[in-house]
Amino acid sequence: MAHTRQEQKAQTRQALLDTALRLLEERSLDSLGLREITREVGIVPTAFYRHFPDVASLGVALVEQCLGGLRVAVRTVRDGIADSDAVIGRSLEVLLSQLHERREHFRFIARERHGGVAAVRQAIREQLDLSAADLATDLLTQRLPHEARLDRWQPQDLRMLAELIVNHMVLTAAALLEVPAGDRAAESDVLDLAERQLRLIALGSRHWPGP
Amino acid sequence: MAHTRQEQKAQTRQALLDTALRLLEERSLDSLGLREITREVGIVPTAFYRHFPDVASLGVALVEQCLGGLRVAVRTVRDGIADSDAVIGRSLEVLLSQLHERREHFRFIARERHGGVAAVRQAIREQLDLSAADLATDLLTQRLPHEARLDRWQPQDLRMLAELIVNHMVLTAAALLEVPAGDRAAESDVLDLAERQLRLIALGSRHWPGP
DNA sequence: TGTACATCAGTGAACGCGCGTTCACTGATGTAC
DNA sequence: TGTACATCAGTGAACGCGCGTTCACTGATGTAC
Repeated sequence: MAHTRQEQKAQTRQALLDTALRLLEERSLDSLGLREITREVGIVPTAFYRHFPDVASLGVALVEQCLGGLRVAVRTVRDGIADSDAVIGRSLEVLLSQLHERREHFRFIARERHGGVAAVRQAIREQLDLSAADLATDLLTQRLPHEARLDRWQPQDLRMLAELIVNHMVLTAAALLEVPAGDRAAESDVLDLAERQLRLIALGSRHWPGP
Repeated sequence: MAHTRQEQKAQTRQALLDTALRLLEERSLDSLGLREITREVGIVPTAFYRHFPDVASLGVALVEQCLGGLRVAVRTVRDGIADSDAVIGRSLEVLLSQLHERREHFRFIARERHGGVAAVRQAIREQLDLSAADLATDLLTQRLPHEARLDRWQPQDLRMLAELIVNHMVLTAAALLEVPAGDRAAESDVLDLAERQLRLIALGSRHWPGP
């Protein structure tokens, strides 16, 4: 139980964020009303302004919470990895488990990445850029795939690869979210496709920059 | 001038579609109101129902018009192509020229692909699947990249490659749409990144299925 | 060709409803002494 | 420790407005004979 004023406030703020995220399951941010959110949280509409100036700002805060958390989670991929084929399988495992744990987060990011609110699009772009930078660092230290001498790559090529992989991950997550609940066959079709695409990318990296 | 009843009706319907697309420049479909559209078109709100049962259905019609047209346009890529590096450059040229010609179409597709309207998401998925099938056929007949023996590939691998390329194109288009108008430097950064990613994919294809 | 009737795209009034934002307020928590 | 005052998260009434949908309608276009 929070008792201090600032703890109470933080709690209400978090309730607004969580509730908004839940309401966004089958809607997009720019159709979400301030009154809907406060109604669900159980406060009066005008109290919203104690926390955010408008719904778009709440959206920006949501981005930071979703992708900040995700970046932390994704770092678990780099624990205990052997060779490049193993890392692909392990990455998809982590993606899948994170997806089940944070469905609403992935959906929000995929939906609003190109959505109707410019400030939110920009926040997502920034956070994904940070994720790609993280991944680029990881790729260097992990030497994935191990045949490729990523440490000899041009920095912008490394970045290019990291962005390709991040984009692939976001699209794979979005595709998995469209799979009807419980349809294991459809789910493994998507995973199988994603795996082959990652293998092709890894194969390209191994021969980069080519002839 | 259209004079028959069905010509008049088709004209109004097209005005509804065009106007909706224009209004969607900085909004998403599920925040777009029926009354906004009809107001802009210059007809009374209730006349909308003569053409569509609701805004979501208009969205589905919009998908078919955007991506149907795009598939036709994209076929121009396969005209007069030499080797695999040339095809990459040529593809990006076509993408860029199409983007300038049909900005609103690309924006709509990128925005609503993962947007809040399930029927529209499904329509986009179907149309992009058809585009990927088209591309797979083209890849076979063009033998791109020419060193790869794509005709010996498993059909599902060919499809996998085609989907990877289609996704890459959609993301590149979306990234170009975020470039501030007239910023040639930022635009060529995006194009340069996209080109290197396509080259990496082509390189992976050349060595598929790998060791 | 002319007439009588059918069709149906677009009209206009009306409905109940939820929206975002303003404003003055309350009362529990926090602070100064 | 006790008292007087400040802060500020949440309240509640009020506002003007645009929404989607219903319904009966109009009148130009189309069709049958």
